[in-house]
This record gives sequence, structure tokens and C-alpha cells, in this order.
Amino acid sequence: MGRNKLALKKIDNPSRRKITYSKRRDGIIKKATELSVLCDIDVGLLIFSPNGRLTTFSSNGRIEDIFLRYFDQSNVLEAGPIEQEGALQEKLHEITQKLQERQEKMRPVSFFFLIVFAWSYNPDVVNINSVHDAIAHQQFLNDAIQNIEKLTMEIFHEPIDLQKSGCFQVPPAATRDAHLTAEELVDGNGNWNPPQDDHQPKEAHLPVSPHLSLEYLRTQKHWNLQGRGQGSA
Amino acid sequence: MGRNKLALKKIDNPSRRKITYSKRRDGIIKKATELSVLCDIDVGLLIFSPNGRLTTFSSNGRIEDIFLRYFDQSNVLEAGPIEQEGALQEKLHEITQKLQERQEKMRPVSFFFLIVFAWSYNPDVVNINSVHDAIAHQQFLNDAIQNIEKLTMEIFHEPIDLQKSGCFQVPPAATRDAHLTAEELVDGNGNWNPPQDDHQPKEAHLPVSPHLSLEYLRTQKHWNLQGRGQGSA
DNA sequence: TGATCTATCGTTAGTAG
DNA sequence: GCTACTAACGATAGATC
Repeated sequence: MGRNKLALKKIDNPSRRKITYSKRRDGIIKKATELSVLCDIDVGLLIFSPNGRLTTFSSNGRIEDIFLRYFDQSNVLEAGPIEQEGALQEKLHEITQKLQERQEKMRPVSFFFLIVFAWSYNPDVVNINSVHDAIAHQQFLNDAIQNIEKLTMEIFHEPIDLQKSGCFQVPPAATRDAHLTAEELVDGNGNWNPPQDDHQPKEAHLPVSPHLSLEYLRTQKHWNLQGRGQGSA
Repeated sequence: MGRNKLALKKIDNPSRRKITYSKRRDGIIKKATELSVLCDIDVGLLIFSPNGRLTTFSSNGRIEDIFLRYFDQSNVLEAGPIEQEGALQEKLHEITQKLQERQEKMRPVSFFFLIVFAWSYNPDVVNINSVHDAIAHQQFLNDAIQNIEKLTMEIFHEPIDLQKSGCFQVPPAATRDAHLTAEELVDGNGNWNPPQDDHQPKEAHLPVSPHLSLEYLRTQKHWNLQGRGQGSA
């Protein structure tokens, strides 16, 4: 199209690239508009410009509404897969550290959300097996709750410098009683052990972790340029 | 384009609508591909077909990576605004109830995430004032932690029927000790009250709630068809 | 029968300069 | 903006399931 064809590769000349960006961004937004109106459907679009500036399009309400619908559909089932212990912990720790290093002015809830999101997303899960075991499932749930709690504790115990940007320094969080792991609550035979007063705090772990079900992926079309998608071309 | 022009309105004929959908979906994905390659940028695209089927495009990795980048940019600051008590509680309750009614096969973590997301998103916040008060902030954090925990408890105490789809019925969660509200932990003078054994469970509340900063919105372009966006046309 | 591809054709709208 | 040029796509027909 246009006076002459463009090769499908990055435009070297920065100013030309920006011009092309503007034109095509507007074009694709128009297309998205038309598609959503003509077919009466939800469309969401996220574009990060060469300068890192974000342009968002959503056919209906906010882009977050589209996200919600996405996650709503992603709630697909299979039994919880087994995750090698520790890996998830490390990942979370890495994220929290990175965020703390940046000392970004972050709103606590967004921060908290990011953790939970990164955790539930957990893209690096491979070599996992399905286990239909209610006990394990319960372990997972308990550990999940405690892990989030624990993480939040750890995070907000550290002073995040929010004062510089009109926010506050987060004071030390409250002492909490919930530091039992499911391992302590369920014995080797799967029997329930109510918490005792003489327990010792212990590292929680996540024996089970989420991933998208294969069946779900098969019913959906996912495209991306790195060939990691599941789409039927 | 095409043999003759289409009016920019919903296509009445369902089969024609689907055909148009397919073509234009492929077209817009091609455009998104070209845009991301030519300009070397991240692009994410979410399309829900007339049948509710989801098509996803992401220029780089998974669509969730684009989400993460979005939320990363969205973590903008202002002091936490005051939220009228109760409204958020109601909203969360509504969501949990709706989800329970549907009895959908949901993965616990996704479910949990959805709650946290809906909570941190909270689009209905209006008429809020900024308050620079560390105590209130701490209350908020404590309440936040406890609310999520409490909700998770409430949710998973209820048997969610996951068995029909190869999943399990979630057994009653462990007895937890963390049902104190910040109100109980911090007295009227802002002093810290460690938990006592004779406390009574009580409804937690959220005095503070997140929203996107206006300044952030001003620096970004948001488009949508309902005129609620912030974009400069 | 209805849905979903494929192919072809001709018009026009996206876009490079 | 403008202009030139071509690729997106509406219509239609035929194939497959």
C-alpha cells in the first residue's frame, strides 16, 4: 500500500518509524472500532508506542473490563498441577525485590495486585502432572492464602518510600497468627490436624500451582509473533 | 471497500456478520503484526467473536505479558482516596455470589485473582478526597490483607462444585485466627492493640480505596466507543 | 441445514511518500 | 494536508464436515 511497498521489518529511520506508527495506530483503531460495531463484539487493544507511551482501545467500557472478561474465560479447569517447590517462591521474591529496588511510587493495592497477578499467571510452569487429590487441593488453598499473607507481610514490613510522592511510608504490619502450612495441618495420612499452640513458624510452600488448561487453549485462538501461541493459522 | 460499502452499524444477517468477523479479525491481526514489527513495539489485542469465542494477539510473549506492562504503567500515585464504607464490601459480595451461583468450573487461584482484581480495579469510585494519614493507611493495608483472607475463607468454605469437571469439591478451609479488623487492632488514638484471645469476629471495612490518577490518564491515550475514554482525538 | 473454509473478483480505503 | 497505488474486504460460488 502507499507509494511503494514496505518490507515487513523494523523501520530504521526513527522519524519515518514514528510517522508510520501514528498512521497505522490510527488505522488499526479505526479497524477495531469497525469490527466491534459491525459484529457487535468486544474488542480490546493495547499499543505501546516507540517512546513507550500507551494507547488503549476498548469497544466497551474500560480496557480493564476486557481484561476481566478475558480472565473470566480463562477460569478453566483441570486438576491442579504439581509445581516443583521453591521455584514459585523464588519468582515472587524476585518480583518483590525488583519492585523494591525501583522504589517506585506505587499504590499498595496495585502492588499487592501485581504480586497476586504474577503469581497466578506464573508463565514458567512446565513438566507438570495433574493430581486429583482433594487433600492436595486443600493444601494448595491453605498455602495460597498463607503465601499471599506472608508475602504481603514481608513486603509491607519493608519501608516502601511512598512519602516523596505524596504517599506515606508503610508502617510495620500487624503481627499475624497465620503462619501454619498445610503440611502442618494435614498429616501424612491425610487426616486433619487442628492447629496447636506449640507449633513453630515454618516456611510455607506451594505444592500445586495454576496453569491454563490445554483443553481451553485448544478452544481458543492465540496469536503471537514468537510462535508460542496456540492459534490455528 | 469490497464490492460495496457497509454502513457502520451492526450487520443484521448473522451469517454475513460471521463472515465479516472472520475476515476483519484476520485483517486486524495482520495489521497488528505489521505495526508491531515495523515500529518494533508491543501490541496486544483481545477479540471476542459473536459466539463469545476469544481470539488473542500479542506481539511479544503472551497476552498476559502485555497486561503486566499495562499494570506496570498504571501503578501511578496519588494519596489513597477515601471510599465510603460498605460500597466496596457490597461489590465484592455481589461478585462472589454471582460466581457461586454460576457454579462455574473455576480454578481457585483464578477465582481468587478475580476477586483481588475486581477489588483493586473498583471502577465506581467517585467523590473521593485525598488523606495523608499514615494510620489510616495502615488500617487500609491491614484491612486489605484481612479482607482478602476473609473473603477467601468465606468463598472456599462454601462448597464450589468442581467435581463435575474433573475437579474437586473444595473442602472446608482451615480454621484461621486472622479475623480481626484494623479497627480492632488500632484504637481511636492510633495506638496499636495486639490481638486478644477473647475478641469477637467482626465485619472488616475498607476506609481507603484505589483509583487511577488523573495525571496518569492525561499522559495516556484511551479510546473507547462509549466516549468514556481520555484520548485526544 | 447450517457452519466453516477456500477461491476468485472487483471496489475502495489505508497508507508511503 | 495531498496523491498514487495496492491490499483489505464484500459478494458470490463451490467444497467439506
